[in-house]
Amino acid sequence: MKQIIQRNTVQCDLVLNAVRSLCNHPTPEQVYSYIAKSHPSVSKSTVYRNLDKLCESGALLRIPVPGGALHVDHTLTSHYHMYCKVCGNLYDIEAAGIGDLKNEVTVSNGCEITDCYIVFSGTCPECNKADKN
Amino acid sequence: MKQIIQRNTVQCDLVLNAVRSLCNHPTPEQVYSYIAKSHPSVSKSTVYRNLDKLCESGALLRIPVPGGALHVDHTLTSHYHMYCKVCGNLYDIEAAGIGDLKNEVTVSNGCEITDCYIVFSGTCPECNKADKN
DNA sequence: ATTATATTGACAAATATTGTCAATTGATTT
DNA sequence: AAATCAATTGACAATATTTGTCAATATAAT
Repeated sequence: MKQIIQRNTVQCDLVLNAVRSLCNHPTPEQVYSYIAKSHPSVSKSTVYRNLDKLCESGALLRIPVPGGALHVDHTLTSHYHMYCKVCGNLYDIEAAGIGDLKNEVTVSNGCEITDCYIVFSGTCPECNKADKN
Repeated sequence: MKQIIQRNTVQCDLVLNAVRSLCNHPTPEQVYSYIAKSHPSVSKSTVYRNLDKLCESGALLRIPVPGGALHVDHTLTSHYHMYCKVCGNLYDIEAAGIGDLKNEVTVSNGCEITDCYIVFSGTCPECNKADKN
């Protein structure tokens, strides 16, 4: 694993623990709000910076959503995400039979490929129900 | 294909043609700049609104990048994208053996899944070279 | 030509992210 | 334990990105 984090700081711990506590793939803003409850002096820049570092180090995972804000997840077991087009929330889903797609790349035009992001999208149960009204 | 576009407007045509001309998966800002050259009076809101509509109708595709701005692509043949972590540009790449991953979803928690986004990431040739200096 | 309404332009406003820099703090050395 | 050095922080400004408002306009149907 890459070694990007050079010093252990209380703020970095706070950020990591916040993401783990907020089990719902939080945005930086949600992480900041969560931390602010107990540590109001932690600045938003620090949250962004530590999220970046934790993603680079591999402790967290960036979940790309089409045109939305950054979402992060703490890496547990292998699972996938669904982005609800209506409410914008992210949900964990299970998918079998998805291998390591990096190996499927045939022509990369000289690009060095290190990661592969997969995100499903659709509508969540709540928004399905709301649609029928 | 869904019918979201209710009226054909010159602005909508401009947006679609801009994305097609700018072959590099442009952001809304880049589309706006491109159109402004020939039609300075088209507002940025209009660009965003039409990009949304064109994505909903299926004429364009949203490319999710981890934590970045929206990128769109006009759907041609089936291909994939790589996001360069260094410069932020998007590149087309070819990948064989990737089926329709929607069918691999085993547990969706009641979510209705309609789309699947796949984005690779890594470093592009230019940034690889720059790294070695 | 008239009508109804989707769409636009011009902004403002909101949201999201990054940059600056002196002050602080963590790890290392003495 | 004290001194040192540099990574990190907090406070805030600045930038970037996206959305909202509303009167004016343009499109498609009658």
